Amino acid sequence: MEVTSRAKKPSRSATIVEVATAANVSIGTVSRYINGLSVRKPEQIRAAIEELGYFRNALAGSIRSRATKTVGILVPNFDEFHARILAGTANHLRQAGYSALTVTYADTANSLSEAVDFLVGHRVDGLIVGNLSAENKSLAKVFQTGMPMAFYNTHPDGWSVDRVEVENCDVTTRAMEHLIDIGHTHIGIVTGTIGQRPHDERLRGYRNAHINAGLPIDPALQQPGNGTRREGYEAANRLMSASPQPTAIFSSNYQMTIGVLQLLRERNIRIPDDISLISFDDVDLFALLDPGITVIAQPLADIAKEVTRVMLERLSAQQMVPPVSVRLDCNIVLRGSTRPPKKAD
Amino acid sequence: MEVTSRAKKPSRSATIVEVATAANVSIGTVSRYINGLSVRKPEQIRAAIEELGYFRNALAGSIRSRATKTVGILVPNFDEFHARILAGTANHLRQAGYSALTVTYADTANSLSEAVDFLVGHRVDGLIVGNLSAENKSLAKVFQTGMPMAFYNTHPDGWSVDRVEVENCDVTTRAMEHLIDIGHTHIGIVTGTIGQRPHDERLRGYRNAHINAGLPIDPALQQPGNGTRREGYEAANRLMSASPQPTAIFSSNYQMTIGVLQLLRERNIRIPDDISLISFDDVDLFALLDPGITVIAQPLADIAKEVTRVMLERLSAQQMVPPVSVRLDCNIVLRGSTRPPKKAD
DNA sequence: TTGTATGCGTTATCAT
DNA sequence: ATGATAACGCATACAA
Repeated sequence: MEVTSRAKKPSRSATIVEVATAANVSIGTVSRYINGLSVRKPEQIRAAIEELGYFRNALAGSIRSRATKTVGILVPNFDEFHARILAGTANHLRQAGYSALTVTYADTANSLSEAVDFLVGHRVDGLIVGNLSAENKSLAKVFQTGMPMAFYNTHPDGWSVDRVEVENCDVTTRAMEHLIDIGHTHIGIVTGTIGQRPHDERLRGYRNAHINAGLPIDPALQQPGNGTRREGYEAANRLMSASPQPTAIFSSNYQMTIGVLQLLRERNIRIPDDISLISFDDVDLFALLDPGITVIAQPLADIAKEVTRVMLERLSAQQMVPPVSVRLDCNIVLRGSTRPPKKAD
Repeated sequence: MEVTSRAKKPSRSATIVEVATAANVSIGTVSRYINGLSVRKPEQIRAAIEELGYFRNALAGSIRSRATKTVGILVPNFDEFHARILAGTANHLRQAGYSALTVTYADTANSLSEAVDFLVGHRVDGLIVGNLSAENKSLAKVFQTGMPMAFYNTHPDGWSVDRVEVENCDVTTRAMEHLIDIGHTHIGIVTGTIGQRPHDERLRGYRNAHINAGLPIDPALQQPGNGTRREGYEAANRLMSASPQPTAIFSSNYQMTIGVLQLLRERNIRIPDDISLISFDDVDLFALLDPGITVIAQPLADIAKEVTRVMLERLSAQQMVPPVSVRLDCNIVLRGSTRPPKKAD
């Protein structure tokens, strides 16, 4: 296409009225043409639209119709985890005729409120919220208005709301039992932020495995990593300074695992010879390392699919239906990072 | 906060009229309160808003004011590269009072047109476009209307438009010269999609290094990877089947590099003992591998900062100013993946 | 500083 | 299937 000229200043887009005039029909007819209904002279209208460079103003339309065909998505960031869920969700929404309006929020309550205000201000038809556990006043206000809402991964305590979550506890127990089965008795855990449901559950799974096996639970082997790479690094550092040293580490999410890997590498502690490692979350990285990291893999595509399905059903529900709760299983992917511990000297 | 009750059906949000009535003032006064202007009885209005659960309808406001204070961002996906630029851009925009409306597009022209229509339909004040080289009819139409636009990484040929790009060619040449300096004479390249400006430039940089050094350019050592992980894998496979085999590989983006790493691992070809590797783009992964991968690192934070700055200046420009073109330098980060080639047997 | 009236571009309604 | 017109919720200009 030739791009020959360009308006010097942003020009006001043509309106439906101008299109109607140019096409010699009424605005009602143009409106119906735009919305795919049958009209008598489509070609005239099409030509007028083309000629005038008309772009429908979705804002104006939504004001009147009270529907934006848009779902707001609220995520803390665009990391690998959320990125993949976002991609799936946006895709499924589109196929159902909805668009996704994605906003990220920082740690502060204020940032979250602003994000919520933005989405509600733009009159999204529904709201999908990822990884949010803490209450928030704005969000609670929106919730009370009856806004269709779906959470994935975690949701505020006591809210009766649609949600899609993975089973964290049992799968962690099974992963720990794998370590115990091959001889580990000193297993360290790098925990996420305690108080966040998924991380509480993962810690509980870790403990359950110890209880089931009759192993003691050593507080020195439970180090908080707060979900970040940096704190994962420091938690690993503390773990490797504990006495007796753990012969295996379980890291509760992939960001912290990256920190753990960094620490182990700096201290020249080799996997799996010197220590075994299991991580929650599977990312490309872990399969490519040598050895590959054994992981508990969340079904990201399924989370995206389910949370979208739940939202779409909520949006199309004619009457009140009780909130649905979907629980998905994780897979344990065995790679080379776990091995029986070295014999004590 | 207690979440005691919830509306059974999505309830229409209160309007500014209802707030005005409840607060015993006029809508004009409420409007000014909302927009931060001084009013006589702010507390009454605040209380009414709180009481009614009022959320300002940004759609209605924008329709009238013809400004959304929103910038559309168009990216192909949420991969690490774009994710980090998005995070920075959204942040800088927010500080300037703008919101980001992010949309992804698939490979098809149709998908891109839909994304453009969505953004323009929502009357974004400006448009930031990432990694787009091919022309697109919808985008060209929008461009001609004078919509403020800024591209990063690449832009359609012949468009006189704001852009932020990195220097691809010379830095690639320098990276190749590093390989040549330590003795490599058979260097393979996994190219991105030819025809895309950055990838054309990287290939040219690769060739220039050969020309400068008086080395032959072997077509068998240039394999297309099309920017994807899978094709990077296959390109590496072809390279390692070439005769003579390359002693070093340059991979033109990180997705393809992951494919290359996978292939090398499967064929048990060790880095750097059996082959040296340099990748364009730096991601966490590459620093954590053993050995770390030597990379050409794009200044992601700077790209985000500059493209936002350029956009904001364009938005605030009172009159026509000529398009600006920003060119940023990349850094070569030497890690352990490059070493002199093994002596031929 | 306040209230009133008008305009924004679209969809919904209803009579034709 | 079409045209005319009300309605949507807010910002803005203007008069007070």
